[in-house]
Amino acid sequence: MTKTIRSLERGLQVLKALNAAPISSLQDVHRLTRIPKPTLLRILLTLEQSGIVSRRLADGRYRVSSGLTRLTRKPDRYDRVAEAAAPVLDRLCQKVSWPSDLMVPAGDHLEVRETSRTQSPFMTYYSKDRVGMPVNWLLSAVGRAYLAYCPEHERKKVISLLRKSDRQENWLARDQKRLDEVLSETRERGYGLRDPAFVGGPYGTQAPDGLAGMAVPLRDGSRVHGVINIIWPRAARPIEDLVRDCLPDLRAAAEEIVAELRGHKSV
Amino acid sequence: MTKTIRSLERGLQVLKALNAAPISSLQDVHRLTRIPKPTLLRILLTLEQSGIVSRRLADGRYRVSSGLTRLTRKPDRYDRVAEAAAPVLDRLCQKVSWPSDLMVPAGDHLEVRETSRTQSPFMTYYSKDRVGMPVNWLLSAVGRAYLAYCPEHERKKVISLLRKSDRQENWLARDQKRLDEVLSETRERGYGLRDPAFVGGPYGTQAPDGLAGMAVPLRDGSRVHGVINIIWPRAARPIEDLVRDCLPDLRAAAEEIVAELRGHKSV
DNA sequence: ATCCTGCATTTCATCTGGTGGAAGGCATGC
DNA sequence: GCATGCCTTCCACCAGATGAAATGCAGGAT
Repeated sequence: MTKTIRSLERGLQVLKALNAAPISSLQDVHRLTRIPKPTLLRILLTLEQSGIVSRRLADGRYRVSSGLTRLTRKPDRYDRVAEAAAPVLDRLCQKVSWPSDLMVPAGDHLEVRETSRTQSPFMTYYSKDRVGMPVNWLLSAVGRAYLAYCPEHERKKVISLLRKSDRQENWLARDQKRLDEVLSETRERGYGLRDPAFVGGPYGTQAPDGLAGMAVPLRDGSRVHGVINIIWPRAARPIEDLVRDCLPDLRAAAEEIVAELRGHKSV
Repeated sequence: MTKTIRSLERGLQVLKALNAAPISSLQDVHRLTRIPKPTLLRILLTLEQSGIVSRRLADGRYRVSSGLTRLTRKPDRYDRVAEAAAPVLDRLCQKVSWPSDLMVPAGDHLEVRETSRTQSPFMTYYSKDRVGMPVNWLLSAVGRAYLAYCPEHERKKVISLLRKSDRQENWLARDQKRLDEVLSETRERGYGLRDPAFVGGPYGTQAPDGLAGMAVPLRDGSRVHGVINIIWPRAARPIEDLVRDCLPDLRAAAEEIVAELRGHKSV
């Protein structure tokens, strides 16, 4: 078992303390962290030389400097979803034994942002490099689940984009009546399924993957942050079995992810 | 001499590397940092348990998580100025032996955001707790330097605010003609001086501080980030002496601070 | 099949480098 | 004047960080 590094932990602890009290004397940090002062001096000197904190000339108090800000990346909306989903999908996979993907919109397709395929004992084709894989909007379980629950204007935008596409896989975008039927069915059912004629494979290919899947959206109010699914070899089990056994878990997972995202916001 | 903590330095180094390459395998981080992998594993585990990085389920790669974002504070405009000014004012004080303040607008007054009074060997009244001290807009050297160079609309806003004030120290706000004269003089001169009748002391008091001062703005294009000054006991030296000896240094300091602020932006 | 390569992870003997109690300075308050 | 509170330095101790070497593991080539 790998051990953690205590001195690094303490350094981060000091950083957190300085963030809770943005301008602090050594004494303040000491009160907050209970770390002995000589040690704090060394930690703060280290942080200072790394450009993470600086000292106020006026009174020598410490403050987090813009050095930390420069360490922070633009927070991509979907990155946060992926991060929140990862541990939940991991647990879900442990529980139901079948893997899941997290998919998010990406223009004329959805793309995989996270997956537990590597975790599943039964999924031999666990190609890594799965992240970023494009998936069809209108025929896949995930695309249908997303479109069925996302806000009206977002749905319209996607469909009008697909209507302009000349790929034959997007034919459904031009059959508004049939598409509305499909989406209503999805809403009534409460989860997304593949089109019976859809064989899977990345968007732009027709490589049959032999899988079946069911998908639920990550709904937060009227917003949809993405979709998660459960997939399994089509030959292994009929859809009804999986729905009966796993749908409640899948739904719980979706709710957990959304709750996590909500929590972050409030903090 | 206090030493720094190597393991903490390395932890921060990893954080910087992960920021340069937001999603990295252990190998990637190793290439970037040249730190041995077993050590990296321990560092990354520590960062992970502190919520600073997380691992992608799909392939186990590391990514900076929103935990870091939560460690970052809203960047107050003037805090960045203070931070950039601190080392420059420190050096300036070492060179000219007289201390400086950094002042920024704060409603109906300016306030001290940073000061090198503690550094000066000659300034016995170095009260700490100087940060936050309010200073008069229209009579002080700093206020005049700021108003002389800040954008029109900002000047108008300040003056109209002061016109509503019933403090007698703000009488000049109601004498537009005299005020314009004062500001023109300041511009021609190139630096701000106290009103001859102004005795100093915080805004709202008339406590004579026995000081003299000269002030230059931190000009960045049409913007003014704040003002820095040099102060000395009025009895010690006539203004002309200080202008001759120190004004070039003061101006250079102002330019250095502005350059630093510009640099941060571009990075 | 088998070998090979590249990467992640674990182990463990070595000894560096982090630690914190004690003491020294240096202001300010009484 | 002395007392107090805080920052800083010193230094002897040894926990804890370190990294070379070994192990494990998956994918690609032959």
